[in-house]
Amino acid sequence: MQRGPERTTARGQPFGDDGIPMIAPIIAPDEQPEPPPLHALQADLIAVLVAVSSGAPRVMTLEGGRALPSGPFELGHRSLQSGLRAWVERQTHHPLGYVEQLYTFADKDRGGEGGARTISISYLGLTREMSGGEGGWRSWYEYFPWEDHRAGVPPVIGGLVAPALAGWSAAAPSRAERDHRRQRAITAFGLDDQPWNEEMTLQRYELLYEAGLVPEAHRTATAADKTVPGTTMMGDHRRILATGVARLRAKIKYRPVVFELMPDTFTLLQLQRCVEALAGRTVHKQNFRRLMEQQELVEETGELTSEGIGRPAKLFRFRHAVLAERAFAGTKLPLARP
Amino acid sequence: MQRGPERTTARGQPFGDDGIPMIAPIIAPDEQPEPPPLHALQADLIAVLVAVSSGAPRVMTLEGGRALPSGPFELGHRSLQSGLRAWVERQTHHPLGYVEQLYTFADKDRGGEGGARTISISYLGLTREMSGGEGGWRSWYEYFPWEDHRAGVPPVIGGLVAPALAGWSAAAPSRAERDHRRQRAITAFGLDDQPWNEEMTLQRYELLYEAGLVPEAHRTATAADKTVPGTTMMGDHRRILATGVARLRAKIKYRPVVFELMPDTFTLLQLQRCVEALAGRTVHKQNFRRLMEQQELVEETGELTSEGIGRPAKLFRFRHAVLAERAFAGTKLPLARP
DNA sequence: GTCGCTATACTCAGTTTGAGCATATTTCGA
DNA sequence: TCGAAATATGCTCAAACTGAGTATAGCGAC
Repeated sequence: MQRGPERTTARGQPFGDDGIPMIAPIIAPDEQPEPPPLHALQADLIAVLVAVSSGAPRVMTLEGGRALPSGPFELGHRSLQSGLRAWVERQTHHPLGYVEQLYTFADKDRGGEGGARTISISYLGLTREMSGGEGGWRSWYEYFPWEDHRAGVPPVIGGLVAPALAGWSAAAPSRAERDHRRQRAITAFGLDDQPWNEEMTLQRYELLYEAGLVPEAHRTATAADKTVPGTTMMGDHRRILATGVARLRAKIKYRPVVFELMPDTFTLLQLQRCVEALAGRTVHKQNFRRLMEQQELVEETGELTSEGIGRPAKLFRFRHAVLAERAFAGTKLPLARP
Repeated sequence: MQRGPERTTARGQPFGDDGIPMIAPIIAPDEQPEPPPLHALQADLIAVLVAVSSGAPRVMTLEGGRALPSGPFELGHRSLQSGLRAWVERQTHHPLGYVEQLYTFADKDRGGEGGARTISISYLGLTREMSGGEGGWRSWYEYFPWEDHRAGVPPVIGGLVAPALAGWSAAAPSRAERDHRRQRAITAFGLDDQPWNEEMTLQRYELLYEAGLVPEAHRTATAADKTVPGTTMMGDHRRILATGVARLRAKIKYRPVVFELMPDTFTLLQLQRCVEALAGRTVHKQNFRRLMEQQELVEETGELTSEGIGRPAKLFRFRHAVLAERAFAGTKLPLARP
C-alpha cells in the first residue's frame, strides 16, 4: 500500500495492519507503578519477508530454507520494528520496505531451558527487490504444496491430505469429536465440493499439525509416510510463515498492498499474476481489470510494453494519491442515513 | 464469535484475530542458537475489556477510569494469554471470555528509566457479564466523544475538532504539508461531506495527538482550551483503547463476534442496538434483520418477549453451528472458475 | 378506539459481481 | 505470406447484493 513510511501515526510512525501503528508513541512515563522486573526474559524478532518473482510468491529464508530471519530484540533498538529491520538487513543484506506486525507469543514450552522465557514477535515484510544474493528466497509453496490452486486443486489434497485427515477423523475417541474433525477438514480444505478458501492457510496448517501429519508435530522422528509433503522449518517458523501467508492473502483484498511487491510500472496482467501468485488461485481477467479501473488504484503511464508475445499492453503505475484520498475500510453493515 | 475456546488451533488453543492462534504451540526447542539474554527486559500485558450495557459500549477501567487493567508477564504464566487472564481476573474479579491480541510495542521512550525496557502486549477481550462491582465500567465515548454518531454528527466535531484541526493545518510549515494535513483531517473526521468511517478511530486519535489537541501529547500541563474534550488516561492507555475500538468496529463486520456481548437469547432489535453502540452509528432496521436472516447467524427460540412497549418480538439465539459450517473470510477478488 | 410504539413483510431501483462473447494487435512458425 | 497462438481490451448479461422506502400487524396506554 504505502512505499516507505507514508501512512503514519501521530508520532510519525507507520501504521500496520488494521491501522495499528507499528511503533509505540512518545508518552510521558511517570505514573504507572512498575512491578519488579522479570528475570531471564528475552524477546525474539522474526520476519516473514515476501517478494514475488517469476510467478512465485517467495519468502526470505536462512539455513538452507529451514529458518526465517530472526534475532533478539536488544537494548539499543529504538523500537521493535527498528530492531527487526536491523536484524533482517544484517542477515539478509536486503532492505526492508513495508512492515507490519503479525503476532506475539511466549509459550512456556518454547525458549531456553531453566527459568528463561522467550517472547517471539513476528512481522510481515513486503519488498520488490530481489537481489538473490544469499539465495534464501524460496517459493512458499515449497512449504505448503496444498496451497497452490492456480492450476486447479493440487493432487496432494485428494491423494494424501484428504485420506490422511479422514483417517484422523475416524480415529476420534467419540462420535461427536469425529464429526467435528470431519467438519473441520471439509471446510478447511474445501473437500466435498465445499469452496476453497485461500485465506485459511493457518487453519489448514494447524489442522495438519493437530492430526500429526506434519513432522513438526512430533518430538521424535516420524515415518515419512505418515506425513504430508512440504519442506519443514525450525521450531515453529513454518507456523509463523503460515500466519504471514494467511494475513497477506486476506489483506490484498481490502488494502492496496500488492503494489509493494510490484515494480514502479507494470501491466495489468503482471499485476494480476502477482495477485494470483499470492492468492494461489486464478482470477477472471476482464473482471480484474474492471476492478482495478473502477477503484482508481492505478493510472496509465502512456507507454506500452514491447517485450513478450501478443498485443502490447499499456503500462500502469500505482496511484499513490489514493492513500490520502480514501479510507480503505470495508463497510458491510447496512447503514442508515443521518 | 465463539463462546469459550471453540475455534482452536492444532494445539487446542483458541484462534484470535484473522485466525491467528492466541497461544504459541508446543515445539521441540533444540536448534536455534540463542543469543545472550537481554538485561532488564520486562513485558506488560494490557487489556481492553469490552461489554455493552444500556446502549453504551463499556470498557473496564481502573484508577477512576484513568487506566486499563494490566500487569507484568511473569515466569509462572503458561502463555501470554493466560498471564493476561490471571491479571485481569485478579484486578477486576471478572472472568474473561473471548480474547484476541491487539498489538505489541516497545518504544525506547516508554518504560522505566535507566536500561530497563518494557514490552507492552495489548489484548482485546469481550464479555457479556456486567458485575459492576469495581465500578470500573465506562462508556468508551467518555474517552472519544467524537466517535458517537448514532444521533448524528456530534457537535464537538463541527464546534471544536474541525476548527482546531483547521488551525493546525494552516500552521503547517509548507504548502504541501498543509494540504496533506487538511486531507488527513477531512478523511479521518468526515469533514467536507466526506463519509464518516467509524473504523478510523485510531487514526482520528492519532491525528488529534499529532495536532497537540489531546493532553497526552504534552509532557507538561496544557491549557484546557487548547485540547478537545474526552477523558484522558495514563500513559498511552487511551491509544490502546482506540486500537481496541477500531479493531472491534472492523471485526463485527466480517466475524460474528457481537454475540460474545449478547445474552443467550435476544431480540433482533437488541442485537441491532448492540451493533449500533459499538459502531457508533445507526443501522437500517429492515436491512439489518434481512442480513441476519440470510446469513443464518441466528435462529428463533420460539418464544416472544413480553417486556417493554410495542408489539412483542421473537427471541433469537446465536447459531453456534455456523462457526463450524462456515469459513468467515471475505472474498473480494474476482475469482475464476476452475 | 385511537395513539404511540415496536415488529415484520414486501417492494424497488441502483450497484456490484461472476461469467462469457467479441474484437484488436502482436509474434512466431510453417 | 498466412494463419495460429497469445495477449489486450471492450461490451453484454443475468444473478446477487444493497440502500431505502412503503405497508401492515400486534401490543400497552390513555
